[in-house]
Amino acid sequence: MENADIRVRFAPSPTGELHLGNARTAIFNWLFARKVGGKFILRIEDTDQERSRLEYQKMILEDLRWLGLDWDEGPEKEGTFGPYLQSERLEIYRDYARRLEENGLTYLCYCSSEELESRRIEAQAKGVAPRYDNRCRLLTEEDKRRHVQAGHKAVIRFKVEPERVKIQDWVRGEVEFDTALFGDFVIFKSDGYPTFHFAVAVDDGLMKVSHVIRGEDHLSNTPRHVLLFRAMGFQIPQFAHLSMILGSDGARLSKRHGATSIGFYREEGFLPEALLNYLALLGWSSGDDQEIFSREELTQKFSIERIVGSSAIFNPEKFHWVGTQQIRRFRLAALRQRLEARGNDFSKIGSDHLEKMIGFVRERAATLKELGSELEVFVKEPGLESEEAKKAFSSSRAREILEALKHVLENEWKDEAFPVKSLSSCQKSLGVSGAEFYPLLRISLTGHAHGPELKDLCPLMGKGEVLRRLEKALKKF
RNA sequence: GACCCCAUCGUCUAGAGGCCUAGGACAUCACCCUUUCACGGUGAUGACGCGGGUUCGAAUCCCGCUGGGGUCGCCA
Repeated sequence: MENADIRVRFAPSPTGELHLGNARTAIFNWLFARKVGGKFILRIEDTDQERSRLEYQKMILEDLRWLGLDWDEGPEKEGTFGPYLQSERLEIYRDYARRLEENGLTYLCYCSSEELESRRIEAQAKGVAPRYDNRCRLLTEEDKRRHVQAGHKAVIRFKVEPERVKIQDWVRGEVEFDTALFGDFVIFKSDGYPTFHFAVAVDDGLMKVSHVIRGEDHLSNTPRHVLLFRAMGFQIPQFAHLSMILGSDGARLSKRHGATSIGFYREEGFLPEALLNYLALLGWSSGDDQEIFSREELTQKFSIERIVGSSAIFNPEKFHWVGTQQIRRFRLAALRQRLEARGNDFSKIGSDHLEKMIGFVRERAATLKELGSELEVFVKEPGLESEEAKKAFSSSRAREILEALKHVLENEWKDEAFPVKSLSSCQKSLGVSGAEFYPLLRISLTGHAHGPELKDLCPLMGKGEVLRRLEKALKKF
């Protein structure tokens, strides 16, 4: 196969926000396509009329763009295999269903959902495999007439003959299934929409998808798809089933483990590069010891062979660490732009100045949000009401120290050279410890006991502002 | 329950029969650096689920068990 013929797809259903698991699936597909020079297709599986929502579709697209996963074909980027919304492909599915019917591979089933449900429960109770018993295969013409007259709605079922279906999976190796274990399955719902299984097979076939990279929850569905591919004369794609992402307790990741939506992490201020990086590490490794990757490195190093087959637990701490690493890899100007794009207003500060500030505070930040609040010390008047401030100011010599501090800075601070030595000798001549001396300056300036080094902080804040804030602190006495 | 997948430090992983006294990263702890926090540096704790085989030799291959996950919908 020529690499240009490699086509993968990400096929979310717009029934909710994009979450961590889906996002990783999208990332693996995208990385694979970019690595080999294939095509990345985005297809919206909106055949569930009840739950599909346009707003979710928009959100998913937005999240994918934010992650930097650009698609070669899909919504808002039509290609030759479109449309890419399944709800716009109904005629195509009907056409293929008709062909299957003509070949005698399908039949109408009039069993109601309620009937099926109660039979399922019964089977469960008996300890029998809960599968459809294919009873409507045997309907006579008379039976069918009666159902139609009674106004019963029908679904189309695909006939499954017992056999063993083998699939070759890039991460699982050869997996074999016995089709006798599942009954004739529905390919068309009574609302006139195709089921997932059918739409997937038709679309992957028509869209010439070469590799299906998806979650392991679809592994057991794969034999059905293979049966359909075969029945419709499509080439069977290659498969790669990704393990699940689990929560800290080893159960499938869900809301109760905390935030799972991509939107949440975006709002939190994580860089998309950090999420891309961390998610790529969940179920894949480069083989060397590298863990921090740029987008480009990832597209170069990714390989489908190195996908890990065991499930992975999402670890917020490590994700946070990846966040810090990515922030440090960024150019300062780029961070400034990201911050501004997020709505942080630094218009009062010159770009060069601001970038220096970012440089001094980034060591402590994993997200843009954290970066933004670290930066606040430069732009926001410090409230001196915090516990740490009160404690520092309650020292018996606080006022005296502050006066001295102000005096030294006023007289010894010239031009760019921050008077480190003068401060030090001032501290000594007062006979107080550094722990008593320096925090007073820091807290007067920022309101916080911790932060960038004073010799970095003060010059950026500027002599005038530093003195003004010291003065203000002095008024507390 | 049946079927399928998975199984190395708490977590993510390296490991494709001898290179393993099992490597790296996060987290944790200690020390160093630093008159703050952080960063950084050094070090420590910490794993091949269990039982059988195969083999001169097994984390690596096979079988069983156990455990976890998935599927068994007119959801996708």
